[in-house]
Amino acid sequence: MSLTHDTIYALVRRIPAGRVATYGQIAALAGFPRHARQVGYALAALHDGHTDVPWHRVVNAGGAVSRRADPGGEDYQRILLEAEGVVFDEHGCLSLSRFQWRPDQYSNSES
DNA sequence: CCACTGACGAGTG
DNA sequence: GCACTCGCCAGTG
Repeated sequence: MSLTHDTIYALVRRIPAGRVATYGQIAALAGFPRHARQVGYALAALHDGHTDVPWHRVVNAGGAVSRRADPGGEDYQRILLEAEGVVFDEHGCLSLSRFQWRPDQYSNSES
């Protein structure tokens, strides 16, 4: 079993709009808690516009948007998230405590 | 098949 | 709060 791009994309697609997940979280959900990098590399290979993967819902552990290969992509990601209701603070980060996706949150109505 | 290439995370000083 | 180290592995040419 390996942490393939396909596995990563499948998990990213499960992130609901208005919620975000961290690279490490995706890796952990896939069963590879220390493979955060693989997640980033997988998303880097996406090339937005050619996939149905909501890559913009994936942020780093600090709740900030990571650098992309394409300059300006960071702003693009932020715009997409804000359009989904995610709010960024003055540091350019978002509140993971409020916007981080939690799979368990779905089985239990909790706000 | 080998070498190079990357959207990270947590810890230490 | 910043600079650095180590751990991690699938694509692509």
